[in-house]
Amino acid sequence: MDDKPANGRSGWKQNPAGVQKNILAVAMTEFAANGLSGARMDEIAAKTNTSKRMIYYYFGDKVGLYGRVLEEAYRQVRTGEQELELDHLSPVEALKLLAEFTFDHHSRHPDFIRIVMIENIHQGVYLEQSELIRLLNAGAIQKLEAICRRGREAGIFRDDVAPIELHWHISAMSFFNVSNRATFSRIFGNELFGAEGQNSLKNHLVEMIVALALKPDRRSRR
Amino acid sequence: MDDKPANGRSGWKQNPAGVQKNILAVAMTEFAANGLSGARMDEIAAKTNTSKRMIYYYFGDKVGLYGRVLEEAYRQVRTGEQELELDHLSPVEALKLLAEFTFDHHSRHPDFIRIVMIENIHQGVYLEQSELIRLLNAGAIQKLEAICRRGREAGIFRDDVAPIELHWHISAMSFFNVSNRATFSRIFGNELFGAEGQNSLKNHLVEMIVALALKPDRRSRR
DNA sequence: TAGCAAATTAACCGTTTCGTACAAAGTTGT
DNA sequence: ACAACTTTGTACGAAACGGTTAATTTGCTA
Repeated sequence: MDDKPANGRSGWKQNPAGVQKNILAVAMTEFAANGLSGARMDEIAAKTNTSKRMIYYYFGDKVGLYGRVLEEAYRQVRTGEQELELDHLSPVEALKLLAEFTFDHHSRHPDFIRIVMIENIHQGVYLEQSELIRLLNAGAIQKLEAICRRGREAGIFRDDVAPIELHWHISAMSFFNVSNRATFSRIFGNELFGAEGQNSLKNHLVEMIVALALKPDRRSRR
Repeated sequence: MDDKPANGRSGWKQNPAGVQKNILAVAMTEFAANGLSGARMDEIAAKTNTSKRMIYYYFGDKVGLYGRVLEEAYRQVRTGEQELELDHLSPVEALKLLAEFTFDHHSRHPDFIRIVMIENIHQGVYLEQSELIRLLNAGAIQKLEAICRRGREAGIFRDDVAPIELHWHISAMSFFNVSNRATFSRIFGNELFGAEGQNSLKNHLVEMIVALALKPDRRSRR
């Protein structure tokens, strides 16, 4: 019937980077969908192009794999953020664009949101163990610091609103929009999650953030 | 040494309601801490005053227990919310108080927040199965609807901001403040989570919400 | 007070699940 | 050619884990 050797092992290429990338991609989906405890190593293995043995070969154990997935999730979104160019805009326009971008960016990366939710359930203990994530996040707030500095130098931004607070507010609304969509929509309906609803929320977010940053006498009453 | 009969089965009282309450309380803590998959039935049983068998006797299986915990969590916070009395206040003052209250209320109920996070990880499928939760939540937005109606009738609130949107914004910031505290503080430090930081966030939330609800020409420039 | 359903206890069971052992072989750089 | 690294495949062990069986006590009520 078949004349290939008893084992089907001939004719493969070595590709460590590709194998790891494939495992990480599958694992991220599985962890995002089921959590750390809920994800199944056998299930992850089955969905990769490789075998369970290779997961343990490269990542040690389940927690090791989860840690790498966490790093990879942060790496992906932070990298995407860095491409945003704001220096050529006025402080207000830059702030608007940053808020809008963050809202959309989070919306485009639901798996990242879910991984962060899961990590928060675990009190952030795995995040803390990662040097890489601390480095990645160090730069996450620099754009906002630059905007605030410019806004203050121009005399139009308040002094008593810190960049970290603006970041907190922007993150809260952008994150919640994805993280709590399931329960919110099941309780209150879907109207906020269609195209118009999302646009309205985003516009309000921008409006609120700008109003918060500006000195009262600089706020337009448009 | 001891003269009790060989089995320790004598001398107990029947207390169905108390036993169930005890199980639910323990289970809520465990599910909040470890998630649905992460929580262990043996661990829950060990921390109750009763036995594992009783859990299955009253709640059927793990998912049944989780569903009841979910209901109980919603019941507790929604009941607390209902005690807030707003009708005697002006629309603006009522809105301020509601926002402040929500911020503090969420802060006081971290286990509820965590249960809702977990339920969102599971896409809200268990929430959907609960008639009770739908009933509880139906009233959750009525206070805001009343405030908005009064504000519009007085001519000071905008027409293009719906109650549900205000609710969304208030919830987002109040929820995120608890849900993402672990990762946020590990990345950016603890400064926002001390007494002063929390107060500042809360004040900004109130400020932003009021500004969003009011017509532009009604916003003070204080 | 006998009977019976509800409540409770303790020990047990079968499956799932993580991780490993074992055996073998192809690939790649030096 | 050689050695280290990478990949395949299967089977399996030990512990964890969800759930059950069987027997006993309590308390209501006829």
